[in-house]
Amino acid sequence: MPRRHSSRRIDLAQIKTACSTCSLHELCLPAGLDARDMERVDGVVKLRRRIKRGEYLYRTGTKLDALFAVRSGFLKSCVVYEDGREQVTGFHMMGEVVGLDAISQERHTCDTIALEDSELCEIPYARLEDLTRDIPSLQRHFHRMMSREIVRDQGVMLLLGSMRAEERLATFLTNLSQRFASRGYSAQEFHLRMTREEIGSYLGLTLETVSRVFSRFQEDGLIEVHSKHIRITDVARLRGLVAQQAP
Amino acid sequence: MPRRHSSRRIDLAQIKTACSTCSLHELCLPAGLDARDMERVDGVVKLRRRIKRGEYLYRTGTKLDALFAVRSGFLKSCVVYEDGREQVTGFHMMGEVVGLDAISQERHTCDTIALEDSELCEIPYARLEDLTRDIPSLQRHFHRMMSREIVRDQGVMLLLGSMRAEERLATFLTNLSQRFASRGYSAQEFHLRMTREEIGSYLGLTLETVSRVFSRFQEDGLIEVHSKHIRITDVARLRGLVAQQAP
DNA sequence: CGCGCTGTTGAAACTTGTCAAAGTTTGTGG
DNA sequence: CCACAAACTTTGACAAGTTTCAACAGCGCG
Repeated sequence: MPRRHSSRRIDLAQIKTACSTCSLHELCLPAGLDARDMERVDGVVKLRRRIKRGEYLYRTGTKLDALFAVRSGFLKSCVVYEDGREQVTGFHMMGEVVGLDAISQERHTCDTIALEDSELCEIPYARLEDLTRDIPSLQRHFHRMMSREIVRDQGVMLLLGSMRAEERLATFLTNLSQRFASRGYSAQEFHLRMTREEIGSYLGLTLETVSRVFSRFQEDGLIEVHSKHIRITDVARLRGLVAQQAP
Repeated sequence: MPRRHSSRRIDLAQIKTACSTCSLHELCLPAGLDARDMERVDGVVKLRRRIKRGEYLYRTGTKLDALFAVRSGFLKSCVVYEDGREQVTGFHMMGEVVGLDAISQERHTCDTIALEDSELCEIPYARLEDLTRDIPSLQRHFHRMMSREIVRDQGVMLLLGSMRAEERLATFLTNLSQRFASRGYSAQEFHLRMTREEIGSYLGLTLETVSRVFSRFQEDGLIEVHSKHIRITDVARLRGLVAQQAP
């Protein structure tokens, strides 16, 4: 925390990537902010925070200071039981905002941990709340962001509540693929940042089941697996395994 | 919809239960609104909407017009697959607000259906958004409400992802019990408004499993079951079955 | 008063979890 | 840069929990 102040001038220099010039801003911020509003947003979003793989961005129970937008890297959020069991509630990649759960109690309700070295923009929450009052399009955007998280969670409930292992994995891979694609990366080929155990936890399966289903998908020619590197070789058939929500 | 206008004077008479005098307002609205702000909220919250058991409050895909606060009754929300499978994503009782999922796309992403005759306050969303800009405490409250929904969903993920049938049912009953208690009803004894199938759908189990676990709980002296009437006879032991989240 | 929806219970089948062992990758310190 | 340890992954065999299928009972509603 003192670090941010101690080298402010240097950080400011690095920060040619203010929101106004950030390549992620259409993921992060509302479309059509005018220059003046954009400048105000820039003023609120703090200098970047870098965390190394394995480090915590925040822990359950700690006070909410800021939301974070992922600039680069990959993170997971998870809730932990008394008995040590752990449930991964989400994976986060660039352009996504984390910390929304903490607004309700002003304390974080999950741990968020970097799965690879990551960079984040820190958005002090109190200042954001003020700003949304002044910039209606930002307000709308923020509300949609929270609502989108609720919808995403509904999707996960659906997955956990009524899909079987193959359907869950197919849904997971398809979702990852789409998220990579919408960020300009390959939809067919990507690197998993999380372990089989973390995938399993997210999908309500054991790591062995995850591993077995990957193997089965590979035998069936749907994907090629080289440990964490995944290539989807039959997108259509993989999509076919995903249960569709009624329109 | 025309009904609301056709009998406005009569409705207004019934509506001595404006927010300012509503017994639920501390569940629904921020504490410490002054009289003036409360009046503005009253002006936005529309006349009550009544729906009968089995009727839809809204359907997937329909446009978001309003959020709804449950005044009385009991509802469920669910998402439906193409193939007819259905996943219940939540049950709603008095003081709770539904429709938050629809903000992200301005369309509802689930069906919400009354499980018994219910009364709801309709809160036109556009006007709410305007009002939150003017009343900071309302804004904070609204944000917390959305965040609380995200936290609740995390809890359901936990349940679906890593609990077994008995744990799920115990969690479900405990949660219902608390919600009834905080509304002034008995925590030990209540009436389930939903079928075993709906409970099962919510908990990611079949209706048979739900029925069997109820029976087992009864044999073990934890609860007494008379079809939909439940009496918790050993709260402590039931709580003991619920996996605790680490602090 | 009976028909249909809801709930209960049993037996068999199936999916997934558990335990175990071996193989592979990754990271680190010499 | 290699070697070794630790972490992660794969695979098999078996066990357990849950679902599926089926039959029947109970309740409520028309």
